[in-house]
Order: sequence, then structure tokens, then C-alpha cells
Amino acid sequence: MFKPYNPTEIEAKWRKRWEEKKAYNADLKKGKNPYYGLVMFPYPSGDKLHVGHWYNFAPADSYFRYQRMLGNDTFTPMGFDAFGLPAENYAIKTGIHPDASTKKNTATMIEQLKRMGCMYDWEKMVNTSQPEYYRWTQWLFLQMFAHKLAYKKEALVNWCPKDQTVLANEQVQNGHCERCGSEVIQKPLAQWFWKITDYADRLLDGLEKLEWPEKTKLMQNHWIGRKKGINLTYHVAETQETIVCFTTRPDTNFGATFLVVAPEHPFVRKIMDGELVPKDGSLAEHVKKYVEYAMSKTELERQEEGRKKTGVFTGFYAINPLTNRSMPIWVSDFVLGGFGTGAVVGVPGHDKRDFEFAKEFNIPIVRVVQASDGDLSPIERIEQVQEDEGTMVNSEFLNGMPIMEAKEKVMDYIVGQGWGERVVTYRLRDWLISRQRYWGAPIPVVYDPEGNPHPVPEKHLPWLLPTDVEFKPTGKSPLTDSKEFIERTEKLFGKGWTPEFDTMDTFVCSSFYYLRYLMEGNQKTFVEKKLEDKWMPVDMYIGGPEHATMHLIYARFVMMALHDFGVVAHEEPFKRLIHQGLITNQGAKMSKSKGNVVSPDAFVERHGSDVFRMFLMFMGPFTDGGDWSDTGIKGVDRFVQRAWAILTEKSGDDVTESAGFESLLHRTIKRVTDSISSFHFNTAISALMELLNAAETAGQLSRETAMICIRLLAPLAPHLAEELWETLGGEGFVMDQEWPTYDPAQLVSDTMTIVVQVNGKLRANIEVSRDMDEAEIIAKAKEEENVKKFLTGTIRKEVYVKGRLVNLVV
RNA sequence: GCCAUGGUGGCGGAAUUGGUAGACGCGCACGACUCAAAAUCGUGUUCCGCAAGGAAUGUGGGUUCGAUUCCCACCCAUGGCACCA
Repeated sequence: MFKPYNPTEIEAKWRKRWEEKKAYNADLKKGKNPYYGLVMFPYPSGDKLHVGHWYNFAPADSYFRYQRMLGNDTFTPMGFDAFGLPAENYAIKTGIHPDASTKKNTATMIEQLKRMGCMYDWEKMVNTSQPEYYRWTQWLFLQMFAHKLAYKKEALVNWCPKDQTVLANEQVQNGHCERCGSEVIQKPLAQWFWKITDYADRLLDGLEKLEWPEKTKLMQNHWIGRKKGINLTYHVAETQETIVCFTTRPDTNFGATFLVVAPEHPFVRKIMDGELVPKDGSLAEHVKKYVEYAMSKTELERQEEGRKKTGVFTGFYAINPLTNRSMPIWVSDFVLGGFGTGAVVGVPGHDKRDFEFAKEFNIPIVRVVQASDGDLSPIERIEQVQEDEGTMVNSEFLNGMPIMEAKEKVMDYIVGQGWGERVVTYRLRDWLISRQRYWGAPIPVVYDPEGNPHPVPEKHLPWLLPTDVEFKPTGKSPLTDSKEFIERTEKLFGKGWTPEFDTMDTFVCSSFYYLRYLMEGNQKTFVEKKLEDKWMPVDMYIGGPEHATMHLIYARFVMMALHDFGVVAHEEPFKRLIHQGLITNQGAKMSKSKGNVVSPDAFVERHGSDVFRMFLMFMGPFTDGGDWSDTGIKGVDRFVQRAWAILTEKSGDDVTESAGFESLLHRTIKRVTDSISSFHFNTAISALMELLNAAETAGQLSRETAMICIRLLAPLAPHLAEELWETLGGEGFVMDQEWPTYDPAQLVSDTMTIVVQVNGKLRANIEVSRDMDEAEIIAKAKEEENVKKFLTGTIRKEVYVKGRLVNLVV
């Protein structure tokens, strides 16, 4: 009596068996072919798991199951990135302690994750908010401190005067507080930094060896932003002053006609203070007025003004050493005080911003690069500004050289003359790790009565996060409230000693979690070297593209630093990386605040986990994502039921398939293999659907073929595959079986279909045997009725593509 | 503005060393089963046309016997960066 497939009952049965047999618990010491498959660990939000999580985790699991069937000892751990702002905000709103809400949320999420049927090794779970984890976050800080990679300095933070709190960049919208709308101000605060800039070159050069999406590598490249250029020193005429300008294009310096300094530049300060007086005294007043105006502008006002250039002449001139030309010195806010040297040399013929500025204030424009089309006319319109390529003109000894060659030549010359020095600049800035927040790992630092920082000795770790704290914003770090924290510090270090009240950025917690998974019961060291050597780097890391820069740069930096400290053997944490696409709902990212979060629970309840995860994979390529819609889930449900029916009811030992079917089976093995290994689960599923359709037409399957089909299905529908495997008498778990291989000889058939075109238009299909030669095939093609009909006039050309088509041109 | 990625039926999507565009699935239509409905199964389904045939992969051009695929220009969408010298 045929029984339809009942997912609820059967999925529960297999999950129980997997757990009993510890099928997913990797023996980190024994594994011979280590394969470390990792998905970015989730934040345990109150929204529970949504469809987006499933879209990320389930296909990743299918990929790792496939790796396991290829014979790898796969290790796929899971954990929680549990510190962070949402739990703290929730606490402010409801009074529920972040630790309580986090624990509740993680418990729920673990249950949900287990229902997915993923092969996570829960014995190795980590939770960054627990002392046994964050002691290592603090240990990392101590290492950074000991190796002089941690330092304290004043930095500006986004400050909301009404809410009395520091805001993250994402909480600032157009210069205003996201919650109350007040204007956000920049407030200086002494904070801890990690010197990621020391690693800028290595972070950049290391990208080459990584098998990451090119897009992601490019983003990191821009983020680090290495620029090679020169600091050129200009003398200010009739004074003892000099102004240093950074430029990456010294080759165009014969075309320099002005200098611009930022309003914050010391030279401007001297004019305002009356230390330097221009010949025309009234100019000093103008400078003063302009600087006041520029400094008062808010971010918002600057944006509104767009790109229109403003500025004033200072009354002073700089001398270009190359040409001896006097160049007027201007002040303008398009030059940034904090970048480069805070002064730029204006070459309006070959830089668009300089051009706009020169046009605005009638400064001469000189052409020193000939356009690639040979244009040598004066530059009058912005389209003529030649920025990228060309040949030098009007530049004495550089004339006739391509710009790259001229650049090297002129730099050597300038350095030789002592007018400047080569420098490399980076866009990357040091990592500010201090947060004036409660829900994070306390920075393990204490201050002596004189205010000097001292690291908390390792024996006092974990340096516990106090619990006697109010979460209400007061304008200070919440830990300032804790009596216990202050008493603890005085008791351990002495009277007058105070703890650091800031906590660490959660990106610190997530910068090394992949090492903490490799614990194997060991909690005594940060990471066991043998295991690290064996399992790292992560073979495949899967997560969202929003982490392309921050998390993925911080993790690389930390790994490199740990390597230099002698803690780990490898320098790069993630060998291969792929980003899943984003699932939106009505075009928007799913979030509780927008109220568009789709829960997977009802679908899983109704169709089972296998159907739901396959449906997500069938939607389209994994890297694409898409807008959520449940239309079509029925098709996958039907597929599962039909697969169950055919494989259990219509397979037998005494069946022999047709040659055509056997060939299809081998082509399917190839297609499924290729699809899964390139994360195109959608085409893997459609290939299996086609095979099933053919099997239905054939009526019966041999047992051998059925067992191949089940193995192909196993990574995609793990529960169903186990049940089928058992029903058909397979030994052990199907996920422990070998992945099927195909016979290349089966991929080609004896006959082939040749397409016949006349003038490029399809007119007929002919079946020919594989051994027919070109002349025979063309002759056969010409005999087709529908071909003859269109062969009017003489044949001018006959094209034959082997095994594919004939095209007759008349 | 710059950089990156993409644009294919009613819908999700498939197909690229240039060679039958629309696989697979959804939806829809018709039919079978049913008192009926659901479920299931079968047939059809890019558009225009009764048909023969023609048109069609964002738009316009180009290369080619042949272009979704290569080249040029443009439009649109998404993501990232943004006065970075």
C-alpha cells in the first residue's frame, strides 16, 4: 500500500537519529581531509530566524553536505554574535536585561536552526556575550596592547545633545539623530584605537592570493586606498613660509597655476592671527570671514550646496620651483584639513575639481597633456580636462613622454633637487574600538590615580561585565554607574584606581570567532596550535556582501596580527569566500521596524524543511537573492512527492534502462555536480526534475539508478534522501556515501541533431549518425523539404559547425 | 559624479570558447477523475497571424554566414564610495 511522504514525521525521525549518532560532531584531531565550512554567525535578534537566514544557511549547508560526500571531513560550526546595540536598545525600552533577552533569543534560534536540518556541530557553539568567550576578546586586546598595536587618542564621535548619547554612523541620517531628529554634533572623546594602518600594505597585497569575488577584493582595495605620490614643498614669496602639497600627479606640475589650502591649515591660522599680513591688508579680513563661514557649515548644508566651489584669495603667492611661476594661494573648503597635507596644488587643465575652481575665479588654465585624439587646443570646457592618459607638452624635459613615464621622471627630478619626497598615503584609518555602550566586552584596562592606563593582568580575565548598571542614557558610558565595577578595581589594584568604562566594538568579537570554534574541549588557550594549523584557513566562508569591507578587513587584520604574535600559523583567515544574495520583501530589506519580516515557520510546518530549503534554492542563483514570494513552493512540494513515489514504487532489481536514459543519468550527474560546486542550486534542482520526468516516462528504474538519484538528492533534501536510502535498503547514512561520478563516454550519443539554417534562419532539424562527414551532412540537409523551399538562387556559402549546425547562405 | 553588477515570456529563472532563445518550475486555459470542490493526472501556453510566415533577450548602432553572448553610445535598476588631491 503506497504511503505519501510525510515530512513532519520523517524529518523529526532523521534529525533525532543524526543527533543520536553524533553525525555532525567533527573529531577535529582525527579528521584526515579537513574541510572547514563556515557561515557568518547570526545576531540573536528578537525577530527570530527569518527567511533571509534560511536563504543564507540552508544552501550553505547543502554545499557543505556535498563537500562531505566528496570525502572531506567537514566541520561546520555555528554560534552567535550576541553583543551589540539592538539588545541594549531593547533593554532601554523594556528594562529587560540584555543578557536575559539574548539568552532567550539564542535558545529560540537554536531550536529553529535545528529544524533546518543543517549539520552544525553544536558542541563547539560560541556565544560572544558569555564570559568564557569574551575573556578571549579581552585577551586579544591585551595582546594588541603588549605589541603596541593598541593606543589611546582623542577622536570625534557623533553625539546627540538631546538623547545624551553617542550614535553609530548608521543612526545618523543627514546629520540628524535617527530617533529624535536633533542635529548631531561632533564631540571629542579619548578612545582606544587598533593600528590596522600598520597592516595596510599586507592587507592589500594579500588580496591577490584569495579566492574571493573580484568585486569584494576591489572594494577592500578602495577601502585601503593606497596612493603613491609626492609631497612637494612650495615657498611662499616674500615670506619664510612653505606649504607642502601632496599630489599623485606631479607630471602635470608645469601646468600648476594656483595653490589651495584648507580652512584648517596652519598657514591660514597665521593670517587670521595677524602673524602674516598680505600686502593688501583687507584680504586678511576676507580670509577670516570665509573661514568662519566654512567652519560653520554643517554636513547637510555642504550637501545642499553641491559641488559649487567657494573660496577667497589670501594675498600670498607660492613659487613653483619647476617654472618659477608665482601661483596665487587660495583658501577653500573643498580641500580637506584632515586629508593629505591639507593643501593642494591646482592644475586646472588636468583635474576636474581644479578646473571648476579656476573657472569660478578666473585663474589661468594651462594645457600640459595632449589628448589621445591629438587635441592641443586651449582647455575651455570640463569635457576637455584630460585626467587619465596622453602625452606631455609644454613641460620642458617631460615633453613627448606618456604621463606614467613622465610621472616617474619628474618625481626623481624633484627628489633630486630636494623640493619634495615620495610618500605613500592610505585611505584606511586606524580602527576605533571604544564604544560608550553597556552590552559589549569591557576593555581590560585600569587607570592609576594619575590617569595612566595599565592592562588588566591576564589572570583576572574574564574581566567581568558588571550587572548593577542602569541602561538609561546619561551622557556617559553606562559602566560608570556600576559600584561593583569600581569597587572591584580598587580592591584589586588599590585606592584611586579606576576601570576603563568603555566596551569594545562588536566587530572585535567577530574578528576571531572562527578560531574559537576549534576548541575540542580546550578552554585554556586562545587556540590550539595544532588544530589551527590543520583546519585553518576556512575553506569556504559564506555571508552577506554588506560585510565586504568592515568585518572581512578586521578579521584579516586580526589574523595577521595573531600570526605575527606567534599565535597562529596562517595569515589569512578565509581562503574562499562567497556572498549570498539579499532576500527582500516588497523591495525592502526585511526588518522588524519596517514590519516586513517573513517567518519561515508556517512554511516549514506545512511543507517540511526539505521543501522549504529547496524552494529557496530553486528561486534563482544563490548569489542573486530576490524579492520574496511564496508562489512556486507548490512545484517543489510536488517534486518531493513525485520523487518519493517513483523511487519507492517504481524501482526494482530486474529493470534495465534504455541507453538513452542511461546517458541522461550521466549527464544529470554532471549537471548536478557542476551546479552545486558553483552554487547554482537552482539548476541542480531543475536537472533532477528533468531526470524525474524522464523516469516517469520510462515507467521503471533500476535499483542502482534509484540509489544514484538518492545520493544526488542528499545534499539538497537531506531528510527525504535518508528516508529513501533506508527504504531502498541502503547501508548507513546517505550523507556518508560517496558522491556519484559520471562516465564521460556516456555524455555523447551515437546520433546527433544538426540544425539546418538558411540565411541564419532555422528551417529544419536532421538526425545524423556521429560518423557522417561534413559533405554528407550538408548533402542531407539540402534534401530536407523545408530547406529546398528556401534555397532560391545560388548557394553562396556553406557553413558547417561540427556536431551543431549547417547554415546555407543564398 | 565615480566604481561595480545586472536588464530575457504574465512571474522566478535557463542557455555564453558566438551556433535551435525561453530548459525547469509557478501561474493561466482546456480536458480527465469527482455529485461538487480540493488534490492528482493529461494537453497547451513568448508575441502578431486562420495559416504560410514574421517579430522578439532594456534602446540605438557596429562586427559576423550567424549576436542574449563580442564592440561603441545611451537609458534604467541595484549595491558600494563620494569634493581623498
